Amino acid sequence: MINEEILRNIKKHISLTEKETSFFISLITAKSLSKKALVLEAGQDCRYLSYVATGALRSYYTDKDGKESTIMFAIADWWITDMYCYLNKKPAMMNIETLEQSTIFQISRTNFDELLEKVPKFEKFFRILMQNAYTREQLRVMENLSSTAEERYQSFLIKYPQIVKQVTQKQIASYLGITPEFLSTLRKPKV
Amino acid sequence: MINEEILRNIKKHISLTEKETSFFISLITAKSLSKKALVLEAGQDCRYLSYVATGALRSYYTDKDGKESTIMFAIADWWITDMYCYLNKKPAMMNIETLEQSTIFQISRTNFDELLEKVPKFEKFFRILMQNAYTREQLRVMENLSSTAEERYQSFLIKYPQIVKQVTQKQIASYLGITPEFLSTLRKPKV
DNA sequence: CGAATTTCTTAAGGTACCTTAATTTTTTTT
DNA sequence: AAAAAAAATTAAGGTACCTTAAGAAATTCG
Repeated sequence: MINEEILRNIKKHISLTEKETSFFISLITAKSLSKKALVLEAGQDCRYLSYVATGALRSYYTDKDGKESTIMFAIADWWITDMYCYLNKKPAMMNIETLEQSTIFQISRTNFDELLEKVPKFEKFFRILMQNAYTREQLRVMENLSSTAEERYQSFLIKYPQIVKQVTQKQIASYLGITPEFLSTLRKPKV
Repeated sequence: MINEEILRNIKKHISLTEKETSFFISLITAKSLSKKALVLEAGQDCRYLSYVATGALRSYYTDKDGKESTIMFAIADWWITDMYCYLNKKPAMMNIETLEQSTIFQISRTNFDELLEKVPKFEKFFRILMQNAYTREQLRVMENLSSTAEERYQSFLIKYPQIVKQVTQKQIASYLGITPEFLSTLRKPKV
């Protein structure tokens, strides 16, 4: 059964009784999505937090000039949403799209609140999830401030080898904050 | 009593019984620090999470060339540490220093673990703390990727007016990822 | 208070990365 | 398998931001 994946993800950090497990399952919805499907559109209410079972998603921000900046990639076993807007009921700032055919599980904000209230154990799970997300972003800020584009690219290759296989260079460039043209010159063997 | 501050901070998100309150108080230590005191040194074990009661602290990363990047500022009512290293028992990557005479409360990693275990309510508190920290960092990444230095500076002035009063331009520049010289040209009225 | 230190400013020359545009390669769609 | 679309490469010219350096202003400290 495909639910296995998401349950294993949760049981990495907390253990659940059968009752809690089935309650959790009752709060999530599975979705099968084709490539290039828009999971969240900027300006809309961000109602869902998504867990990626298979495939790959990308969240990105489009600025006033139409330039896209990739905020994050989410491949199998990652969670993704526009967290600020999901939690604070603000219109989404980001878009989220599938990069390939994907299967995801979603939990609505309402069900998320209910889950935390009825099974406080999930506070711990999400505390750890947020903690990991926070430290990951902080490290990214640190690297962005202190390294050159070339160093950041090399570091990305080492840190996310699986993502590298699933996304285009154009998307990696927009995650690193450089143009695809410049990334191309970085990749070019020197001499 | 000076404890009031930190308790009010916690009670914004969870309510505590008297017993829980005194248990929490027993786990924290107050420290009074003069200006330019080193609260954490890169390479050392990051044993404490600090709450700033009064004053101002700054965490920063020093790269191989000696260039400093400010990771965050913490003024009154903020929490600060090298979170990744605190949680994962890794040697600190960052330094943390006071920018003025400050009073802080610290909780050691051991006591932090004990607190979460004995008073699970704190899972919720730290879930929210991490959640806010995560969304703040993600927004910063988004801005860093999509805005010019001038836009980021203006946004900083609006977002953190109190911090602006307590830190130097050199420190703001290193938070924005630019040189103080360039920040100076940005500030100069244009004709 | 005065001396020392640090911060801020200004300016000239330099570089990492961008823009535009054209070509090639790869992927997607029919 | 052909046609269309998207991604990747290459290159020339441009700009945002950096480096170095020196003087002015502000802050710290004896």
